[in-house]
Amino acid sequence: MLDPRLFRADPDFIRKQLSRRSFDFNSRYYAELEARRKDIQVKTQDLQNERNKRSKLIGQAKAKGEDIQPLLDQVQHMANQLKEAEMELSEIQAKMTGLMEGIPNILDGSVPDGKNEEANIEISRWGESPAFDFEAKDHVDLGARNKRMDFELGAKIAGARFIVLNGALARLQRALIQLMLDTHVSEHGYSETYVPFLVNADSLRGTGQLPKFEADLFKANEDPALYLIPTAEVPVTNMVRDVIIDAKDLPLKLVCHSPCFRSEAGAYGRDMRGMIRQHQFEKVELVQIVRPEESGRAHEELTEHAEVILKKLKLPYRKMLLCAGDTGFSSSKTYDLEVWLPGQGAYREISSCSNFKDFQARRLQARWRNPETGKPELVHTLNGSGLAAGRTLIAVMENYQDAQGQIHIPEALISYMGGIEVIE
RNA sequence: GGAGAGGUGGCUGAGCGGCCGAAAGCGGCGGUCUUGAAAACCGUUGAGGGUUGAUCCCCUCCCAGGGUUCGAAUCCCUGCCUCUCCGCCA
Repeated sequence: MLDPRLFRADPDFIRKQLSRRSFDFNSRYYAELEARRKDIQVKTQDLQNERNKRSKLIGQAKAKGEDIQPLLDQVQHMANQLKEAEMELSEIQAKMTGLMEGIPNILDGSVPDGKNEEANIEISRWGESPAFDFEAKDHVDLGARNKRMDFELGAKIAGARFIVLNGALARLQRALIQLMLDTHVSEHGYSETYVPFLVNADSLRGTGQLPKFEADLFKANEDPALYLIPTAEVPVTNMVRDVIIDAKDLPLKLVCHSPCFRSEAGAYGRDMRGMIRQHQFEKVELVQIVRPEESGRAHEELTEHAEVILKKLKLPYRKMLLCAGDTGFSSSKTYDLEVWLPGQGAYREISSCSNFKDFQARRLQARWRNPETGKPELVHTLNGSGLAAGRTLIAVMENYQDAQGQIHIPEALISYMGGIEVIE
């Protein structure tokens, strides 16, 4: 959510900023609501004040043993008037909250213009794509051997976009997760955390998935509403919801491995081959809660932490700065890391690292006590995949294949694989 | 799943339906004292919002949502959460 004070101070600035995302902000409608809100709020508070005063008088009169009937008569009719005003106020407040919750974050000044991923900017490129003297297979063909990667079985048990991994491939995915967690904990200073994989609506509203993107989620329960997490970002970031954090506890750096569940509504027919786009996948997520002035630097740092994993695995990748049209709803600035997939002959997203600034924090009421002002102020939140394990598995398979279709285990993983060096 | 107890400020913990945003203690902050620290003493110390140039002032918040009442932390209903006992379990 954006700062309501900014709306009042400079609605035109907001309209202009949001138009970069092709988001049409109706500043006239907003101003209308705001004017009415002000009016009704003042009226309501006046009535409340009046009621409080008179009620106190009744109390005092009663204590002195005076006749309170005349006073009661005066107040009687106020009740309805007040109730009406209160209802009107809460109605308009709900309307405004609804409007505000549907407005995306303002983009960082460094985010380039552009409508879609074609306008994203390549920041850097790392590693050499492997030079095969044979035709590179994709992970589907590579995984078919011994049914280590079984799409039919996944479909039978659950449906399309589900997969079963067997034997060495299942272990390889686990090894990747271990490597990631260990690296972020021991080398990058994150503390590991384990969280619920089902979350309530408040949590999803806090990080921005609700109310606008309910269709992307799997709802697991009605009353109370529970949803499968689309990313560990949701439970982990919500750890600081409604919390005033001690300045000495910042920055908070958390790493969490979790399964992620996405309905992929609106992705019908896209990436149907292989395990690029699944309803369920494993991911290691990095989350940072920082002082506002730190978030720019933290964003660079967090992205580098994700890059370290790719470097350890010697997987070629490039770092992209997303353009205005491709940057997510809650994010102010996002870097995507795209790994090279020889089987597809393309770079594909394997990590997305975002700075949300105070957008999530305002929804979450996640604050810290600024020692300089002594007041609670909003923190900044960031997160990024470090990395998506399923897609990393694919990348390892495709980049480390040989002419026979065997997978060679990257050096960094051999100890996690119990010494196995090749998946035959 | 069954039975009971309870949810109050950073924490502990009081609170006859009216003068309670809330006693007291602890903690925090500021000060006195001290070479410094501790102790002691004095003062101060919740959040959000409205209005204002800024104060003043006003409103809301004692788990959440409804209700009763002129007036609710206090009474009633519903929900959520926590604790204890029994059952069942990983």
